[in-house]
Amino acid sequence: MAAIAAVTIRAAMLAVVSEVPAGAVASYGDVARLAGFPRHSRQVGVALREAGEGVPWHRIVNHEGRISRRGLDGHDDLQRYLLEAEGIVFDAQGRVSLLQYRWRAAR
DNA sequence: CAACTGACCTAAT
DNA sequence: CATTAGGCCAGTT
Repeated sequence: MAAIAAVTIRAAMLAVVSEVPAGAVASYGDVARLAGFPRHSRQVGVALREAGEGVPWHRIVNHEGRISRRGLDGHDDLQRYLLEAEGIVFDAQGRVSLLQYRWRAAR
């Protein structure tokens, strides 16, 4: 099945996501870059899909500030609900202000 | 081992 | 600002 190296990458992604404080969001590209994998933005999504409790997956949005779809039932609504519960405000276009909420820890 | 897929990003038009 | 095209790389078939 999955190789050990692959698990290492996903673990690094989840570690970075776990560092994201409440009330802040981060893009897939940012997480990948902070984890040490500048071009692995897509793998972040794979890692988040495998993520369980303890990993705030709902704080990860795409570079547009929108919630990426995954084809599952109502998960996009759930993510928005969780973000609003943390104080994140969505605009009329259903996007968050990256300039305001984007997590800037160690750029 | 080759081809397809994807919770993406950036640049060009 | 909307749309298109290219790139990028691991996971799955």
